[in-house]
Amino acid sequence: MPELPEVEILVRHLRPLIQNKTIRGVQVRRAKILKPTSPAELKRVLLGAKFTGLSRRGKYLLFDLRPRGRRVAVVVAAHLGMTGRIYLVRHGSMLPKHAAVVLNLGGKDLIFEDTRYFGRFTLDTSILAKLGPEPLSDEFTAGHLYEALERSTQSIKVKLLDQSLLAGVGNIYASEALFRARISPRLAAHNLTEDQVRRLWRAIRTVLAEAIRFGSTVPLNHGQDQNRDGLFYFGRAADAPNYYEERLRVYDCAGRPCGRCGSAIKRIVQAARSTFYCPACQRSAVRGKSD
DNA sequence: CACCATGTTCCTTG
DNA sequence: CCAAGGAACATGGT
Repeated sequence: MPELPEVEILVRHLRPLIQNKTIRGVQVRRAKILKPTSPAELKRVLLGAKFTGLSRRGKYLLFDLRPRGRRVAVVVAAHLGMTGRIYLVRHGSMLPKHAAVVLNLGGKDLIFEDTRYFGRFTLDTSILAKLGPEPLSDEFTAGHLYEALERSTQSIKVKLLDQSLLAGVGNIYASEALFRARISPRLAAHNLTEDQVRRLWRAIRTVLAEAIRFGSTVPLNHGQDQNRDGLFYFGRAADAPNYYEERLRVYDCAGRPCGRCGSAIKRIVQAARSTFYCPACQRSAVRGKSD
């Protein structure tokens, strides 16, 4: 579920639901998620605190809180990792197997669930300083991208996953953006022409903006458990329509015909992760190499 | 049993 | 010191 568009949709969904709610209970069921914050510290800061805002930076959710009896605001930075979810249930509902953190908000419980426990829910916000620009902001320009790619010999696909280059693109939208820009994922970053960089810059923004627009039409509370709210189905739930996958043009589409030219979409592995692309539409600029 | 999975960090190698 | 590649983290689905 978690790349920039999914996190953005989640933030928009959650914001009005938690605004001004006071935390009456904090339950930490998997301390690893808080690192380097300790469960005791989290409880000390969050008990009695009130949610004052919710925003996003890259793939992070930023919960603004005003602790009880204190002026200074605090921020909880949450990252969903691969399998993280955040949603509200009726207070006292049966907890899912992998609930890592549960906040009692009175009538509702805010659940941070994460099957693989790669996510984060922490008071440590130092990681945010290392993030590159927001891809959809004015700060992120084609010039910025060109300069960042200029001296890198890494393949462009792998480079797009670097959160210090730009924040929020993950494995799915990296493939999607390169397809849209018609650039081979194997091309070394410093070999992109100015025109290609410009196309890629535009493609990144279009792909992310489209995903957000699309995500805003998807109901967040479908799925099996009526009790739940804010579930964002990314995977292939048997009982839920595959909104997301139908819309992706290359990701997880190996063997299927390219929507532009009809060639079979190919899967390759780069930096131990799958990349999907159309070998006909996304030709490498390196002569002699057939993609 | 094998391989795959939306992510990040740490370690090794060059 | 830097860049790049790979393993590790942990659990589940196919």
